[in-house]
Amino acid sequence: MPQRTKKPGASKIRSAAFQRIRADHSSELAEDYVELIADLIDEKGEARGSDVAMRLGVANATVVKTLKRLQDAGLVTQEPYRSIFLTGEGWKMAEDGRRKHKIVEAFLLALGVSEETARIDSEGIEHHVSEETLRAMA
Amino acid sequence: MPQRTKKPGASKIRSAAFQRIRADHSSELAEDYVELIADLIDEKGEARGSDVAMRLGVANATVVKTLKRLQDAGLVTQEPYRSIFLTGEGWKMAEDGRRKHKIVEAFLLALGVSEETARIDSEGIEHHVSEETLRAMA
DNA sequence: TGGAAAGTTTAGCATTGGCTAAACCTATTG
DNA sequence: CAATAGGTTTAGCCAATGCTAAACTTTCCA
Repeated sequence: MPQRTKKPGASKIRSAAFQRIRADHSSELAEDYVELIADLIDEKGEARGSDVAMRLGVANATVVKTLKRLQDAGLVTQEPYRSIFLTGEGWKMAEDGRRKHKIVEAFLLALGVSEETARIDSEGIEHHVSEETLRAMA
Repeated sequence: MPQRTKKPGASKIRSAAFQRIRADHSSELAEDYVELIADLIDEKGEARGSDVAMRLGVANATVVKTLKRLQDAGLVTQEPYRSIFLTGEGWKMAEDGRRKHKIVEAFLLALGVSEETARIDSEGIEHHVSEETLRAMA
């Protein structure tokens, strides 16, 4: 039954939220990678592909492919068979991710959830909280 | 510099969070669709592909393709050129999404963020909160 | 009633993010 | 110092989620 009086307006505004979520998703993986690489560098002095793969729970080949994209995006630098480095922009993104992560995780703990849950949920939530919500949490 | 002493253990546990996030993402879109379809049915009596497309901010063809998957998954039923219906399972998923959505949105509002932000952020967060965190929020 | 308008579907393409298996380097050590 | 073990990359596959353009239905109205 097509052809009804169409009534635009609110719909366009509604869709904004979903569009932001889709945009978030593209950057989400990138943020997870650079954050993890930063952690590895701080922890063990270097970040290697296989460590990244293991911690993310994906295959080595997947990491290689993704790192290529991150390199194109100017977030990491690497040479074949060598370990991975972050660019300035990569570090900035990693720091920002850590900051959000910390706020969300601390907030969840303060809310009374278990450490396990706080860790897991904050990982998922950190990419979807606006600065305004972060301020409210802090 | 390969060949260092590998040290597994904590890594496997860490990766669990990321694996859950990846799993969440597959169901996230499905949840958004059924929730939106449920809203449309309640609001205007029927859900049409183009309404879904407009509210999600994607092309019509994308909705057609996705609905085919949702049909295969047993969440919606449809016939060509007709409007969309939810199966029992579809309704269950929609209700569950609405429930989470409401809790998260109300919680964000109580936290003092603006209505606009609460709406947008809750849309992104609702798929990543565990039941434990929901209980804590409620 | 017979088009034209408007909505829906199909076809074909691109990108992202996964995988396995095979080929390829590098560093250790015998 | 050469073989080998072990990490890394390549090749080739798949599914999901987008898109545009073209074909196809349905409905409404002149």
